[in-house]
Amino acid sequence: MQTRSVETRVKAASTEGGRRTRERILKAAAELMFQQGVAGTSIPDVQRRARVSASQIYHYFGDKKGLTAAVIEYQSTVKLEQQRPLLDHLDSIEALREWCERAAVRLDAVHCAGGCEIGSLASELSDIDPSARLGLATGFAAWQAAIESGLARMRERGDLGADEDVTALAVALLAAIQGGMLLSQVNQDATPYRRAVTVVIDHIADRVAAARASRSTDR
Amino acid sequence: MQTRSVETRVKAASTEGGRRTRERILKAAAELMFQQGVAGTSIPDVQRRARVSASQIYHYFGDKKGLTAAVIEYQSTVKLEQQRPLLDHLDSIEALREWCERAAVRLDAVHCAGGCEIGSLASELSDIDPSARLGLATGFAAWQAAIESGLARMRERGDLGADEDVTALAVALLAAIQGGMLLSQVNQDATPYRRAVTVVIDHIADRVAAARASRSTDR
DNA sequence: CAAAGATTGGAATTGACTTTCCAACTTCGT
DNA sequence: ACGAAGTTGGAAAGTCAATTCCAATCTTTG
Repeated sequence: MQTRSVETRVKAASTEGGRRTRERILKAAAELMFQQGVAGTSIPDVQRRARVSASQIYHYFGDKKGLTAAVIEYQSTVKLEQQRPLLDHLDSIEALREWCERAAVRLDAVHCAGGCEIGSLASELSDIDPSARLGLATGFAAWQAAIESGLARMRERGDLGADEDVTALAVALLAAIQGGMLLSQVNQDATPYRRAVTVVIDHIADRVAAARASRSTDR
Repeated sequence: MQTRSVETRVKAASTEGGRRTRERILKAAAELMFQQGVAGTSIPDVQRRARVSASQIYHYFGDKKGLTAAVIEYQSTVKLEQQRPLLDHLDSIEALREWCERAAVRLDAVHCAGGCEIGSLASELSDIDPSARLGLATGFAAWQAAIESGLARMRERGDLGADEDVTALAVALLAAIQGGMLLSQVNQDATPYRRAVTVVIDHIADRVAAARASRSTDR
């Protein structure tokens, strides 16, 4: 109902300039909401950053809730596509380590500010905006699926035992990433993140070793 | 400097009634900030919940930042003391599982609302309030220390190998708890939390088994 | 008990933010 | 080129939060 009324009010950009304006607003809002939180980001803030007037924001997004929803969608899709090449090949211990380390380097670069783009939004909005929560759940599900499918491939290949719960392992890695980033954010030091993901990946590596061992025993 | 000016303005309760009022405000603020976030909690909100007038809040806490700082301190201390009996005996796999499951039951009870009291504050404030970040880092450090000292005792006892990095294991467990709670909050289901902590504790259990095995080999 | 200090109520100030509105300006299809 | 639709600027309304202030009422203490 709310969604409907907003959607009715919103106009999709139909001209080239309009599309670029919309994009500019979205990017500015995403950056600001990431840095200062949703509540800490005002419409005037977005106006300044995107160099647009208030009417443009309301024209394209209806209201702040609509803008927030668009940012959630944006962060989910963009971040995912951005890592697609890596995400599609998370089917070895080395690939997992490489992928997690990539994120660690990014943390170092920004001095651990912000944590995870989606995680921050999730923590802030889950309890107060049901539709945002849903969007964020979808976003997380996509990451989980990427990890899980890599692990599933390892299992099919025999790197992992047939009885391994790849869902649990994927969730554990995702949780380590999120929790690790939070701890790193608070400590302004990427070490906690690195430790957390390393422990979980080590655990997966142990299971791989166990699978290998049991294979050689079978013969 | 900011801290000083605030502290100057704040009066410590010196009468019994004053102490109870202060406590009532603190508890109300803690609950509200946990449920709706710091930004989502207004002074009038706290007034209504604690049944006090604005002047009482400003009298005892100086300003909203001071109130927030007090809430951080409160959550850190209270939650810790509340679990002291369990925290002091995290020196076995069973104790770790029991402790984490205790939290899972609480998550079930509240339908996963709010996540972790400290984690939520951390995510919201780390990047925008340096002194809050510091307080939260201290809070987390206490939890980490509790886990770590339990693991260290296991190591001294020989349950864990002498070369185990108990710091890394403690951080990993803490991250699993935080990340797991976040995922559970978003999914409104404690399963992700349970999976994440189970995987990490299973990993620790594996190390215990490895230590036992190597001990029997030595003989 | 009386002065000093602590506590409280409630009004008033100030400022910011969300959202609406409308007039002006562009772009597009025909 | 012309009307319709898309886009933009900026003012303005309405709301609400943070904070200050002061007068009134308790408490403590000498």
